[in-house]
Amino acid sequence: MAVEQRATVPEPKAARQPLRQEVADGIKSYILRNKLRPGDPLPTESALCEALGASRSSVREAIRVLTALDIVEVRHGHGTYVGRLSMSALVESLAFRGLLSPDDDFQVLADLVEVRELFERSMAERLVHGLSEEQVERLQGCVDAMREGHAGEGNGFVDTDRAFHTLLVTPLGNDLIGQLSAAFWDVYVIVAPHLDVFTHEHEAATIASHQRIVDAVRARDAAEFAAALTEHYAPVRRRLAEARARG
Amino acid sequence: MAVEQRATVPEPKAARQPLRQEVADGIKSYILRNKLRPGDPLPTESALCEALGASRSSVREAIRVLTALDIVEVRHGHGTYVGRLSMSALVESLAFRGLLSPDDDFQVLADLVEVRELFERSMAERLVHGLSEEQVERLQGCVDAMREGHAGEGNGFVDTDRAFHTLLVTPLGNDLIGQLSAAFWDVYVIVAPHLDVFTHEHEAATIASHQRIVDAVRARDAAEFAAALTEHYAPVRRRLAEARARG
DNA sequence: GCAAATTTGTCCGTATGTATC
DNA sequence: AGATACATACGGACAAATTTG
Repeated sequence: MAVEQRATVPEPKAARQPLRQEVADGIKSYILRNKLRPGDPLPTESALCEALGASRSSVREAIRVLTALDIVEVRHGHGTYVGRLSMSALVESLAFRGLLSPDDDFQVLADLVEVRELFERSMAERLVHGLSEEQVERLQGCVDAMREGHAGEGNGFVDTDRAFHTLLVTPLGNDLIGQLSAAFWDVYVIVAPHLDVFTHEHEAATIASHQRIVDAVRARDAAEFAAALTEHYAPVRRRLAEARARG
Repeated sequence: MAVEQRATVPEPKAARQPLRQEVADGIKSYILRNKLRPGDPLPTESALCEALGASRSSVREAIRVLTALDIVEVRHGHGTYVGRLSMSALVESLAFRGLLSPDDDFQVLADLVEVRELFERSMAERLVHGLSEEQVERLQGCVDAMREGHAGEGNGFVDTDRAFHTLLVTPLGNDLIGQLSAAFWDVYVIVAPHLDVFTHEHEAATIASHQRIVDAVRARDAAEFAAALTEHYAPVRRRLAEARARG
C-alpha cells in the first residue's frame, strides 16, 4: 500500500525530469496500483512527502498539475481525492485558445460547431435502430423546458440546450463523443460572448428547430433528421460569419 | 504593460477562490491584454509576485496549472513563455482514464478509434472537390516511408502512421479535427501496450490498406475510399475485441 | 574555457484558513 | 465550543540550468 519510493540517485547522464514530475507520476502510479476510483481518498500531503521523498512544495506542485487535468481533486481542509477525469482541461485549454487567437478569432468556434454537427449528423443513420421511446420523451422534455423557461430566467436556457444535445448523442453508445460534444458547448458559451457573437438572439427559432429534430426522431425519419440539423446549425454559422465580417 | 493588480481585500462573505487561481487568471489576462503569441516571454516569477501581490509559492503553483494546460511553458534557468496551446492536457487526461477504467478498459480505446474513423469517413464526400495533387503525393510519401522503414527501425512506423492520418484529415480545413485525431492517436499508443493490445502485428496489411486509401483518393472514388477505410479499421476493431475477450 | 548574472527548481519553517468530530 | 487534521499561503535560503561577458 506504500507509495512508490523515488530513486534516491537519478540517472546521471540522462536529462533528468523535474522532481515534481516524478512525484506526479508516483501519485498516478499509486492510483493505478491500488485501482482507486474517482472520489476515493489519497494520502495526505505529508504522507506523500515522506513516501516519495520530496518536499511539500514539490508534492503540492505535482498535485496542482494533476488537479488541472482532473486526475486528482482537492477539498480545502478535508483531503485529496481521485478526480472525476472530466474534460475540464480541454475546455479551459480550448477556451483560452479561442480568446487568444488574434487573426482569426472565429475559426476556432466554427471548427467547434462543425465537429458538433458532425457528431450529431452521424446519428442519422442509426436512428431507425436503437433509440428508445424514453429517450425521445426526455428530448421532448428538454424542448418543453426551453419553452417554459423562455419567459423566465434565461440562464437555464443554455443549460437545457446543452442537455438536449448531450441526450441527442448518447444513443451512439460512445461516451467520448458525448463528453466532447458537451465540452465544445462549454467552450462556445465561454468564448462567444467575448467575440460579440450573440448566442441566442432568437430563442423562438432555436426552440422550433429543436422541436423539428425531436419530431424527426419520433418519426424515425433519418433524412428529415439531417434536414432539421441543417436548419438548426444554419443560424449559428450565419452569426459566426456576421461576427467575422464585423471583426 | 503592468500585470493586473490583485484586489488587496477579497470578498468577505463570498466563498473566495484560492489565491493561486486569481494569480492564474491574472497571468491569463496579462497574455490576452498584451496579445502575446505562443513562444513570447512572460515576466519572471519575482516580477509576477510583485505585480500580483502573491508569494512565490502561489505564483509557482499557478504557473504549474497553466503549464499542465500548455497555456504557459517553462524552461529551467531561462524563463517562462506562452505555451503552444496543444492538446497535451487532453492526451494525458484521456490516457490516464484509459489506464484507470477498470470494468471496461477497452471501451475508451474503442470510442477513440470510432471517432477517428468518423472524422476520416466524413472526408469521403469532400474528396472529389478539394484535395490537391501535392497532398496526395505527400500521402503516398508516407506509405512509401512505411514500406522502407518496415525492415528498419520499427519506431518510425507509428510516427509515419500518425502523420498519414493527420495529413488525411487536413483537407477538411478544420484544425480542431486534425489535432483531435492526432491526440487520439497519441492516447491509443500510450494506452494500448498496457492492455496487451498489439498495435502492429501485421505491418504489411497496414501498409496495404493505407495504399488502398491513397489509391482511392487518387482515383477520386468516394465509395472506394469509404471501403478502404472500413478495411483499414477492421483489424483494429478485431484486436480490441480479442483483447476484451481475453480480459 | 571560466565566471558571473539571471532564472527556475527545491527545501524548510511557520502561520493561517477550513472542515470534521 | 474546543480540538484535531488538513490544505493554503508566506518568506527565506540554497541548488541547478542557462545565457552572457
